[in-house]
Amino acid sequence: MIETHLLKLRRRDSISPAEEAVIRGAISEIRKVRADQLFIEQGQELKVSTLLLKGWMGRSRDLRGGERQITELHVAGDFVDLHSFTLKRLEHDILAFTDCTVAIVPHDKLLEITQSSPHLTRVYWFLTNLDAAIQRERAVSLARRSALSRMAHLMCELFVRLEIVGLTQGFSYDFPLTQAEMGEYLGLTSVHVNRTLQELRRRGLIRLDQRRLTVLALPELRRLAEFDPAYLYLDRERR
Amino acid sequence: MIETHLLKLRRRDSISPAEEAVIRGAISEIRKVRADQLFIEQGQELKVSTLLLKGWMGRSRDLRGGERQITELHVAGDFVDLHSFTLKRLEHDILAFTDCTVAIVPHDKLLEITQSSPHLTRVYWFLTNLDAAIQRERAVSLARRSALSRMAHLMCELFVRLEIVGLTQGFSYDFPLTQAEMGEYLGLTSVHVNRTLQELRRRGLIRLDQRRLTVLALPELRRLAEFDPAYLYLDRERR
DNA sequence: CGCATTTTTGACAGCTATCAAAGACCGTGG
DNA sequence: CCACGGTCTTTGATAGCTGTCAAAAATGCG
Repeated sequence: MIETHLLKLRRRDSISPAEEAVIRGAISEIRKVRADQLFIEQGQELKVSTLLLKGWMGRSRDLRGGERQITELHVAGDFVDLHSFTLKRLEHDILAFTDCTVAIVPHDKLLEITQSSPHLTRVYWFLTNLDAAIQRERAVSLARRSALSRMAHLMCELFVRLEIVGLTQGFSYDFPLTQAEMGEYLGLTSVHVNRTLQELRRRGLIRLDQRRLTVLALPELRRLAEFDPAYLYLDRERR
Repeated sequence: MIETHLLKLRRRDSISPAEEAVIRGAISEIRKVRADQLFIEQGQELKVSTLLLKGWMGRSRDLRGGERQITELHVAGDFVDLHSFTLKRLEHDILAFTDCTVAIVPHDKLLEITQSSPHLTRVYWFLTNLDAAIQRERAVSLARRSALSRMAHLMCELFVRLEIVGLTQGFSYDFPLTQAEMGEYLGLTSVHVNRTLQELRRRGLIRLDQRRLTVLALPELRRLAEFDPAYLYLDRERR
């Protein structure tokens, strides 16, 4: 069940069998979450963290005026709220974009890990720092890249992230977001998302239909996006 | 020297005298950094982290086309690159906006902390998660707030952050950034920063001259910014 | 087959960028 | 004490990317 998570970790560090056992032992429960469900509401006190095993989830903030800003996207293998372990509550919601399967990890277990597994602690600390690096890159996108480049960047990033956990098939991957949801992530209106998608298609860079994305010209897409995967920290290091 | 840092920590958790001693003992050196110096260059392997004691520093990324995007601002009490402990190298630069004083903390010392001080480890983990929360809020700003509201938000945030470490005097604080630097942080051109500042002044919300900012109408400024400090995690909790 | 959701299209508006240049400020040196 | 050069701030005119509003077309689900 947690193979995607282990793939994600082992891409960045070596995880011993003993550590793998610790991780497996930290899971208290496997649950299903329905699409479009508000999974965690902002402000509530949290005693567990959630590892996403299947499906897409995200973090979002509601603004006065009813707009919703999606601040992160999560795919299989990601902890959606590991940061809640030290933050205790979150200033954003967590919601499911598709039907999902998740593993629940009680904070008690994470506490034990910080007491008895310094290396694993650093690995999970790394994971939240990786989230932050992705966030930083996204801020660069929002501040400086055009709608076209920003969307291309997202597609490049997801391609790498999904490839790591074995969820790409060639140059394709499932892409379940609606155009409105993409807009909420990219800081664009759904109308403009639509026009931008058309431009990417017109240029022959991607295909997107039936909730499936195919990258037709990765080098060109990357150039357009100014995509440099350094911020994804893909090297295996002793953390 | 590290009083600001302790103030920042103790606002969020209790730090015992023994832990304070560990923190003090982790510092290997106190250094000066000159204004406008590139302090850490992206990509280089890092063996130490840096605690900012005095002055303003920031994280920045250069883009093709020569633009620079500032992704974080740091003030006294902040670790400017605590995340380098688990990331090993950074995908962004770190630079000094003013003359600064910093404390150097070798990663070896941080490693020891993860091995022998689980609570302090969680406190520092929290600190990087706090950075990430600030980042998230900034992404909301970039994606959804107007230039005026975005700038007001920055001023509200810095007011809180500086107040915590005792660097406000009434409703004033030192604000050393040039308008061009503000633009690089806010994702605006310096021309538009100038016009936006004038609008804030015209509305009687702030005064800014001689590198000193005074908030003249905090409630109105907060309303304009839709500023809610929840993301700064100001409650003392057992982390 | 029918309704809700999603995608697409069109016309128009507005916020912020761009380009250029003038003015203000400030530290330095004579 | 004043001239001077560089940086920073301010102003003006214009362009363009993306938003807004509205509605039609397509898709999907029960």
